[in-house]
Amino acid sequence: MVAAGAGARRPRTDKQRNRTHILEVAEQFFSERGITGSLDAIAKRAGVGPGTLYRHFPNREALLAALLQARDDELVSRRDAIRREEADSGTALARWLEALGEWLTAFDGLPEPLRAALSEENSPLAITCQGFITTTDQFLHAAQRDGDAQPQVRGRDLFLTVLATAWVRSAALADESSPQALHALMQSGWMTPRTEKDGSDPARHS
Amino acid sequence: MVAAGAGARRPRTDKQRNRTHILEVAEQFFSERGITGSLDAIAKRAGVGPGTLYRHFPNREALLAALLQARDDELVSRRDAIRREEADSGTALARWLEALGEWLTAFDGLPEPLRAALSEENSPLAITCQGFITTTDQFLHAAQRDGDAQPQVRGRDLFLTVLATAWVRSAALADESSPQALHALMQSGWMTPRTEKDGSDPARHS
DNA sequence: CCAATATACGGAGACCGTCTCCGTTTCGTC
DNA sequence: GACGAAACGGAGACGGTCTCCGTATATTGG
Repeated sequence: MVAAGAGARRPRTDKQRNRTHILEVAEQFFSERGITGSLDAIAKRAGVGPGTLYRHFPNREALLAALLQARDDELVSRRDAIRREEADSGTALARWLEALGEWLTAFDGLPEPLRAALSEENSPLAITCQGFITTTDQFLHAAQRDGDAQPQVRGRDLFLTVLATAWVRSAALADESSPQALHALMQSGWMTPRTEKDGSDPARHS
Repeated sequence: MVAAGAGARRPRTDKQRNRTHILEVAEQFFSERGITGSLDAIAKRAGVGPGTLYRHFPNREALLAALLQARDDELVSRRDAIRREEADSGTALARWLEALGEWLTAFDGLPEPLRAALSEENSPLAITCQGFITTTDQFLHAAQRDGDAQPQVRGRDLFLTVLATAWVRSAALADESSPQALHALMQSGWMTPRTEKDGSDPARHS
């Protein structure tokens, strides 16, 4: 019963124009000041009233989701490139995780709303994340099949780990090497591999 | 020139009484609703004006720091217990990290202000964190000496990882096993240990 | 016990950010 | 050009943080 087809009016041009302009301004704004800046300030900088901004994007999350759409496409491209170029599944997984980590730091403060979105269904951001988890799972399964990744690891856990790593990054600014160190930690853990026959259970206590 | 010693007046009893009462109420409030609840609401529940609350604790961080003081002591006790009981340095480190992780989930939302505090000097929370990093370093050094932990890992990185893990925890609610999975990931990484002589560099790409 | 005074209290309200409502303007159509 | 639908814009409601200062109270000296 939606749009009976008859009296369909062409959408107003200023609507689309405003929408894209707001997005441009927001992209700039979020890049400069992080995603926690005032939305009214974005409206003002875009030369529109707050009402207009909120009509297009009912809340911060919606604006963010629209903004991320473009970046999302870029990440999908990188995914395809990795699939195309990388024969070794372990390296492919590593490259994917790296690409994902970069994507997650597109804006300062991005991990927070993504984590929040994960807990809620029907969130535009959650859907995006879900897609990334699926992709991670695919790379992971391939790596596990080839013996490059440990069998008990799950895609969701890897995604959460990358997300968490992106989150701490902003705290570790003072320390240049932290991002790399955390990346290595995620790959190999802190514990020395127990290759001998001794207690192979990594968590021996309790 | 602080307090010339002469005309020192005894501090008012209601001040200390209010302070402890506010702390009790805040403890309860933060436990129930997470640390992002309204401070004015805490004042109201404690039966004092907003001004009184803010005089005792100039901002949320100060209140949080005071609240954490007690928990802090508890963690120090656990640290000492581990030192006393645990002969194996690797297990000691694992137990310490576990205790630290539990401490970091004392209140919902706690990791966020801690991360923020890490970037700023002279923050009461930062000092607490610094102490934890130092302790982590001590356990880590012992484990490295005994060959239980990888030599390139740093205490700061481990702390950040535990912090990040505590942070994602609230997103992973739907999934019971995530905390444990992330813990395992931090210990052993996702990659299959390369024990043979082949490329021992875990990250082979560029 | 009663001033005197330092000290702390309380709450009105300034300020800022989010988001809504509705009178006004602008666009597409006939 | 006139009409009606669609979008605009900004005043303002709301809620949270934090401040300022008149008022109340605890402590002390007489």
